[in-house]
Amino acid sequence: MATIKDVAERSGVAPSTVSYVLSGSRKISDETRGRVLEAVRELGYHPRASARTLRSSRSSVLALAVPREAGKYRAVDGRFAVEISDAARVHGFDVLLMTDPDGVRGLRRVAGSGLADAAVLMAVEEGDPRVRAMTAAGFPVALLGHGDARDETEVPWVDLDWEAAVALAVREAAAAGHRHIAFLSSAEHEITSRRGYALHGLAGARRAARQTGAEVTVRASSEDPGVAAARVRELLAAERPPTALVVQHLIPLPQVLAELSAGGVRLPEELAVVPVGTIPDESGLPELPRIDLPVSRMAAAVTGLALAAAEALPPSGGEPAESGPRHELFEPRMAAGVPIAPPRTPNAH
Amino acid sequence: MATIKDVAERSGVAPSTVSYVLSGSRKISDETRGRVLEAVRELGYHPRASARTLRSSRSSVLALAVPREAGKYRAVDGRFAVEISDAARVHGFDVLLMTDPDGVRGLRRVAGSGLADAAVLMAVEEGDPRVRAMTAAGFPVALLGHGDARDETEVPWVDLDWEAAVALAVREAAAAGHRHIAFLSSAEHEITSRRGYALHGLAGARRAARQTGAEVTVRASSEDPGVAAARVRELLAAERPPTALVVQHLIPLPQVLAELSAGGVRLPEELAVVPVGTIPDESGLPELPRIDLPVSRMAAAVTGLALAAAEALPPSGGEPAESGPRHELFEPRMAAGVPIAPPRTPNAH
DNA sequence: CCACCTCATCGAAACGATTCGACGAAGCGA
DNA sequence: TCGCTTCGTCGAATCGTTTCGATGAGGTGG
Repeated sequence: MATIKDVAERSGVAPSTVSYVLSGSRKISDETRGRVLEAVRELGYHPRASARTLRSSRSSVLALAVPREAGKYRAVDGRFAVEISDAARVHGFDVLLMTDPDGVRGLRRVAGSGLADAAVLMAVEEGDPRVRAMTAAGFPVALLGHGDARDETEVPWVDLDWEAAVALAVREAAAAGHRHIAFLSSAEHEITSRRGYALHGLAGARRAARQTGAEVTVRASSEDPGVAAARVRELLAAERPPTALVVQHLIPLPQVLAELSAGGVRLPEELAVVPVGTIPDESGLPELPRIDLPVSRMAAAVTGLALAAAEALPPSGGEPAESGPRHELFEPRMAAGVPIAPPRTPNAH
Repeated sequence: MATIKDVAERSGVAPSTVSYVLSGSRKISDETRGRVLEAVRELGYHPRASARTLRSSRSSVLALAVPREAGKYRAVDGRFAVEISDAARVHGFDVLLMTDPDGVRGLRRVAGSGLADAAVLMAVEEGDPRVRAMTAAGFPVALLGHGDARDETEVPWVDLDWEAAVALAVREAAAAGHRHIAFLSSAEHEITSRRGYALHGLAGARRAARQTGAEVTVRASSEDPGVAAARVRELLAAERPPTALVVQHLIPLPQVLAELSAGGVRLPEELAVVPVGTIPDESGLPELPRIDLPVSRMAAAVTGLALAAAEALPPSGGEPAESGPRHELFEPRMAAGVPIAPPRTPNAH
């Protein structure tokens, strides 16, 4: 493998000159530059990342902490990972995938060893130990999703506005003519442990109910898809059943749909189902009207925040620039393509 | 940030001694070792990855080339990425995510700069330029999936045995009593460009037809989900329609199911659908009998092959060990849980 | 008592880049 | 013609490890 010294010898200059040609940080005569660049091409020279990092203490690597509890994997995480990698490349950064179930240990190692300049933490939950560990270590991070607990206000984060998202779904259903709308919210344990997105979703449903005057029946979902499906069946068995169903908890959705279908419920004529927070392009679900996550934009934003935080540290360690920690809440939109079907017997107005 | 020198000073030894304590590559008295380890703990010392890599020219990083054509993203890729990261961690390796649409450029950069010691290439296609580029550069790689073209026989790879997988699906359907089975194979363009998995799938269907004596009707799928769905409708409109449908091309599956359902076809009573090659745990589809990809085992295998290839190079550059390039074809199994429903009016035997 | 060996530790030389100060050669005005 | 500035390039120090040979203390056998 060619080194900078080889390039220097072949082009008859000093190694430092080669470095200046490549970095452009000092003026070099056109003639010399030409010789050097030719030698670089002939030798297929690539600077060693390790030498560069050792000298400059900047790695141009962004660590990405993917949540990994008990071997579970959510499709949305993979999608975000790829999008964040794309966004990082635009800034000249590579992405290091961290899937350690003990996220704190992996992050500490990466931060301590200088493998990465900053980290994006995915799926942060209230009081997440990873956030504390990283801020304590003074390592630049940005959070993706669910981050608005008290100790997280000093750290930049990006999230979907879940309240607005659920409210939008309910309003759109109402606009399609539905007067009785069911809302399958987050799982019980997410509500009782007061996860931000769970509470926000509930608030959004209430708000939209007030605004539209539609009747909105709320049911908590469950970790067990069978239980969730049972709750939906219950709703439909009521005397005046809902004609639309807004779903925030996506995990049991396939089974809910399957059971409804098996139970003879015609979709969407008898029940218009509107999931909230799905991945665009490939949900694996039959096509439904839905509220999509703006994955690309959120990924670009959180990457930008993480890299900005990384830049803010090195120079003199002074105040982290004046822009301070930044937060970004994304407005939901309805996915284009499939409109919400009107109820079969609309309660006309 | 503490360096090895700080640790040495605090424990009253030379830096080299600290290094020997940490690496264990020379014997150090228990007393000295104790003092050093204490200093390490007190200072929270982590070796700089860059310095270590510079000196040893081993980075303990595995590059992972994720296919990324035209912004498309397949859920299965994310799943493999996470599993490969898990497998790499077991060997003390981190994973660098490469999502460059021009895979060759990104890989060249990583190989040339010494950012990684080896690479796993996902979704390799016949005559993939990435494979040529990496073997030309002498960079150790292992391939995941679809790799059995001629120039790829020298490179280790791992794949699902698609012929066996489709054959298994057909045999299981036949065993459930189905005598007329449809097979929705890969998309036309995959067949005409002779992709390995496409041809193998077709061969598997033919083989199972011979073995079971069942009638197997083959239809190519299409990139356009609407076209694929139309072909399935056509099949069902035949005089003697199939009672089971084996599907290799998963992309249009949601729409196919939706249209069947909308068209009044009762699943699985009128048509038992069996997808091949889905992701376990979270397909996003309603629960169907299916042939799953053994993602974890394939990820572990391909990771092992890539790291073995990396080890084989450094020492003297001699013959790449005696084990040579290795290939591993995985046997499919039916996912547990959902059996294939028998036909409504079984052609009893 | 001396030569020799083992054992634990040390010192110094890499690894390959970046970057600061220095330095010679021109160019310029006086 | 002399001193001063500008321009292009060089040399050397530095980043933090690993690892090879050296070194000195202590033990052993003849």
